[in-house]
Amino acid sequence: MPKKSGDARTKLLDAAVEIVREQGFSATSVDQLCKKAGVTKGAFFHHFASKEALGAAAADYWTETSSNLFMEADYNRHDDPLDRYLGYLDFREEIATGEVAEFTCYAGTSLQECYGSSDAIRDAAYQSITGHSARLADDLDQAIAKYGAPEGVTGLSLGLYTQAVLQGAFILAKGQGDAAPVHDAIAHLRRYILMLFGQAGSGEI
Amino acid sequence: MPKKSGDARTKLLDAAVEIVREQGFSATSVDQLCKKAGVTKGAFFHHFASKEALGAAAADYWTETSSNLFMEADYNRHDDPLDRYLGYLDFREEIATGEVAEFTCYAGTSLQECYGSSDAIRDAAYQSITGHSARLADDLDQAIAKYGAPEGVTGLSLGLYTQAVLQGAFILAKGQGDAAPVHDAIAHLRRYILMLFGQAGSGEI
DNA sequence: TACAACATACCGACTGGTTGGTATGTTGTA
DNA sequence: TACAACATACCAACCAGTCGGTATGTTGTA
Repeated sequence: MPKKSGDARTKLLDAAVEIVREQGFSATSVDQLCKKAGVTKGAFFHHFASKEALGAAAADYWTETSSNLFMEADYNRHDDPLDRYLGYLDFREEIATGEVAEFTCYAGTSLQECYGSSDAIRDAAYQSITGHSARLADDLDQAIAKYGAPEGVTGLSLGLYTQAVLQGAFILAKGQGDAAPVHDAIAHLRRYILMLFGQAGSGEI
Repeated sequence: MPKKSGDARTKLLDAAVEIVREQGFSATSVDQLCKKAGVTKGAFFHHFASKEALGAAAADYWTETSSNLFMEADYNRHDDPLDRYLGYLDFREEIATGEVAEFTCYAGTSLQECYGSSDAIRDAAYQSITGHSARLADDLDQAIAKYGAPEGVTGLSLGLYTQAVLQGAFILAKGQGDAAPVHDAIAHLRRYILMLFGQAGSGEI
C-alpha cells in the first residue's frame, strides 16, 4: 500500500472504522462514507475498487492502528509474561470507557456481519483477530512454560479464548449501552487465568 | 402476538432467522425474505409494519423457539444445580455442529449489527440474551448457595459471562468456518466453573 | 533547464438497477 | 356481508458504481 498518497484514502478508512462500528457495514452507504470523510465519490472509487474492497482495507487498517496501540502500551514492559498478559487485561479495561461504538472492535463487528456475504472482509477481519491473539499467545506460552498449566491448555488456545470473551462482552455492551459488561467479563477472565496459574485467592468452598 | 394467523407470518420469521444469520439483517432484502418464505410482499406488509418490525419480531420468535429447545433438553433433569449448568454447556457443544449459520445466534448477530440503527431490534435481541442468561443464573445461584463461590461472583454475572463466551466463540467460528472455536471456548469456560466451585482437577503448578 | 509524455489524485453529474413501502385487488371463511 | 389473509402492480428514493474531465505531480531525455 502506497503511503505517499494524498489523505483521501486515510480519511475514508478512518470514516469507515467509525461509521461501521456504529451502524454496521451494509447499513452504511458510500455517500455517507464520503460525506464523513469530506471527499467525493470520485476519490472513493479512485482508491477502492468497490465498497467491499473498502471494507476489507478498513479491516487491515484496523489491524495496523490497533496493533500500534497495544504494542506501545506500558504493560509490555513487565518482565514476567503473566504480568504482561494481566496488564493487557487491565489495559483493555482502561480503554473500555465512553461511547460503546468507540471501544468496540471493527474486526469483530464486520466479521459477524459480513462473514456470509463477503469473503474479502471476513478474511481480513478474521486475520485481524487471530493476529492479535497470536501476540497474546506468545506471552501465555511463556507463562505456561514458567508456571505450568493443565493438560491441553496452550497459549494460542488461551489467546483466542481471551478474544472470544472480549468480543462477546462487546455484544453485551451494545445491548446494555455501556461498558459494564466488558469489565464484568474481564473480571471473570482474570480470575480464571489466576486460578489456572495457581496464583488464585479462591476456589475453596 | 396472534397465533391463529395463517402461516405466512411464521414462514417469514423462519426465513428471517435463517437468512439473517447467514447474511446479516441489512444485507437481506424484503424480496429475498418473501421468496425464501414462499409468500408475497403483500403478505409481508400485512403482518409486519416494516422490515425493522420483522427484525424485532424475529428476535422475539428466536427467544421463544430457542427457549423451548433448552427447556425441553435432558440436562434439566439433574438434581444438582451445578450438574444442570454443566449439562447446559455439554448441550451447547452438542448442537454446535454442521454449518456455522445453523448454530450461531440470531440475537447476537442482529444485536451486533443493528444496535446503532434500530432501537427495536437491539432491545428485542438484548432481551433474548439476558432472558436466556437469567435462566442460567437461577441454577448458578443455587450452585453458589450449595458450594460457595468467591466474593463478587453471582449467578447472573456468571450467566452473562457464559453468554459472552458463547457469542464471542460464534464470531471466531464465523471466521474459521467451523465449530471448533466454540468447543475450545466451552472447554475453558467449563474449566473455570469447575475451579470456581472447587471441583477442579487442576490449577496446581 | 525545458518540455513532452505520462501518472496520480480527485471531482461531481449521471445511470440503471434495487429497495422498502403502498395502493388496490382477490379469495376463503365465519 | 364483513373481515382477515393474502396476491399483484406499482412507485419514489436510494444505491453502488461509471465516466468525462481537471489539476498537480513525476520522469525521461535532449
